[in-house]
Amino acid sequence: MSTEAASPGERPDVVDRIQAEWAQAYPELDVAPIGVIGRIQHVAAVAGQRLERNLERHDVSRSEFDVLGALARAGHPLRASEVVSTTMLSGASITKLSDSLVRRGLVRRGKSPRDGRVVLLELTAAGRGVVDAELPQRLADDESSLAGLSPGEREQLVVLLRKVARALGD
Amino acid sequence: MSTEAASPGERPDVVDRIQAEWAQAYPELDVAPIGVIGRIQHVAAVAGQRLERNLERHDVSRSEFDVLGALARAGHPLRASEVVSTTMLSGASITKLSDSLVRRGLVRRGKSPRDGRVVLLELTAAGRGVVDAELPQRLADDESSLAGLSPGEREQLVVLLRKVARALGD
DNA sequence: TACATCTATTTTACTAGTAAAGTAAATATG
DNA sequence: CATATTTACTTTACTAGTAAAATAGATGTA
Repeated sequence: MSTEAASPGERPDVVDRIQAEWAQAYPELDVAPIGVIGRIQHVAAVAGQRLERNLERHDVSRSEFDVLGALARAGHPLRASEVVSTTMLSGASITKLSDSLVRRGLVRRGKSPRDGRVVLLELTAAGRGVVDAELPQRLADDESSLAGLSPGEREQLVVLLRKVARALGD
Repeated sequence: MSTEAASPGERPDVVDRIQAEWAQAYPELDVAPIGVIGRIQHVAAVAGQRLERNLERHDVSRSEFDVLGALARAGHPLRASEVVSTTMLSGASITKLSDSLVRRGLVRRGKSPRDGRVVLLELTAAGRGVVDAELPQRLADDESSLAGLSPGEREQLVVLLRKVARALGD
């Protein structure tokens, strides 16, 4: 009963099963942290898959949407290097992704008049259209995965995740 | 003030900044769900990077460790297809990964005597050694990212994540 | 038994992403 | 004002992962 992963009254899920298996294979270790961090990773993976499925409708990959989103949030042209630093993608990836987005008319590539090395990336009207259409869908999906949580619980979840992020070295 | 992403008294983090930018670009939308789901994804990404960095010491990728871990948890040979279903990896990937793990002496590949189509994968002593060495390190890392949370908070975090996982369709 | 169908895995052909080398523009230094 | 260094991006060469086709063994059906 002390090796029980699931809370009383909850039916065990995938993460509970994995945690229980680890506990059985390594009885001398405290595998409880897997129930938390592993669960965060599992939820993120499933939510990410759903996002990618939705983006298929617009023929845009998740990485491409990351680029479009960075430009949409900025509301003005960004340097390629600025897009790198807001997306977790490499410089080489930004070059390739923007190539493809430019070819498809979603992004415009310009040169800085101040500095001939820098590339400025900017949303076209079509690119903004993709974000305009996709963002509400994404928010609705995210909202639906929070449907079972009260406003207080959502707030509490953010507080707890913020602490984890802090410990991970934000 | 109603557009404030961070809780009072908390200094804003990356996710707060992204959320605030979305809110400014799309004032008519409620972007609060991003503060939760986006934060889950961000924490997962950072924890995943740390895991991969640690695994480098054993010259094992994250996917390879997923395979080794599945076999270690089972404690007995698994069919290739069973490894597929516990890892989120494709069958083609399991073939390639096990090729490489067999070549490196961490996994043994056998055939089922019952059914000539099925491949049985099993940890070698060296393979178990990698898991034995890596798991405590991983647990310690996960534990350290939970350092700021009391036992009650950890429990609460699991309860909340479990609800999200449930809504995502476990 | 013969043959169509189903199942488990592997192979092939491809895409996404990256590190490191390459290019070109800007800045610093003597 | 040369020219060495640094910076910003692109190109190249490579790796990881996958979907779909191929292979081969098992099973159903007449």
